[in-house]
Amino acid sequence: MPELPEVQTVVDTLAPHVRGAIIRRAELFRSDICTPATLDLAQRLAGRSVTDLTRRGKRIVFSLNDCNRFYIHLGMSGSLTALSDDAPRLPHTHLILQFDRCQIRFTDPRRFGGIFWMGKDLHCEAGLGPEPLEVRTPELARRLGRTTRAIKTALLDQSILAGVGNIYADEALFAARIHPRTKASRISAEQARKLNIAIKQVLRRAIQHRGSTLRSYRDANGESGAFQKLHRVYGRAEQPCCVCKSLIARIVLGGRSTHFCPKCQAKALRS
DNA sequence: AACAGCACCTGTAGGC
DNA sequence: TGCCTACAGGTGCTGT
Repeated sequence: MPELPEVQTVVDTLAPHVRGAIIRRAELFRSDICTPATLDLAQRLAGRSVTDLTRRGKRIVFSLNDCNRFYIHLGMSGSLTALSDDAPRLPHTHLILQFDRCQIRFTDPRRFGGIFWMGKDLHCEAGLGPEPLEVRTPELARRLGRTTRAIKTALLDQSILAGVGNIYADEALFAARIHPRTKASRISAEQARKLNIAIKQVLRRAIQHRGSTLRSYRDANGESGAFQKLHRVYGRAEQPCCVCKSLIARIVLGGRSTHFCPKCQAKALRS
């Protein structure tokens, strides 16, 4: 569920609770949520302090004072929430970190997310492309140019660009007026420039609005996002386009539901 | 090698 | 009420 803006919002709201704080106790309720599953995570965390909390792509990276690091991926349904010790424990709570002033709980009903131990050597970079908010157009164009897949599918590939998901891919392609089925390798230099601007604008605005809450997403303080109110195509199938009043279309691309305006994002012939 | 398709898992919403 | 189906913000494996 969470894409870059939601993950960034979780990091921003979680950081004040954990940066510099000591993990007094850790409880892992199912070992298969952790990679490697054989790791004694609770023992490794107890007594350590969190020196930094950062985001890379959709990964939430915890740095510890013993130089070990791990990251949490929220998958589709994961959440990281700061709660008081006596808050009732929700079903599907997989990890609790006990700090002096609160508990941090990782909850994930669908279990597509997980906890990944990196130790001192592994990097959270593995398999990830550049950050969408930082990538420059020539590099984006080069990366997209290497695949013949549909541009929408390519934008969801985290090794091409790390952090964009289904909502923001659709929103960025609308903003750049590019048909989602366009082959990535056929994106022109001008389209790549527009797309890069569109991705950055959409992500920045979404972060300003603290992400999109469609159903379960909440930040670390339990607050919803508001950007879903500003979606122009995602989830708006059969509703009028805000620009031209044509009806927004919904198709399935790469197994993911895809929304676009057939008129504003008219497909170039033979692309 | 690259790509499409599906599997992973649970919850929810809507139709009957 | 209850049963069934479709769908959900992600990723990784499989077979072609």
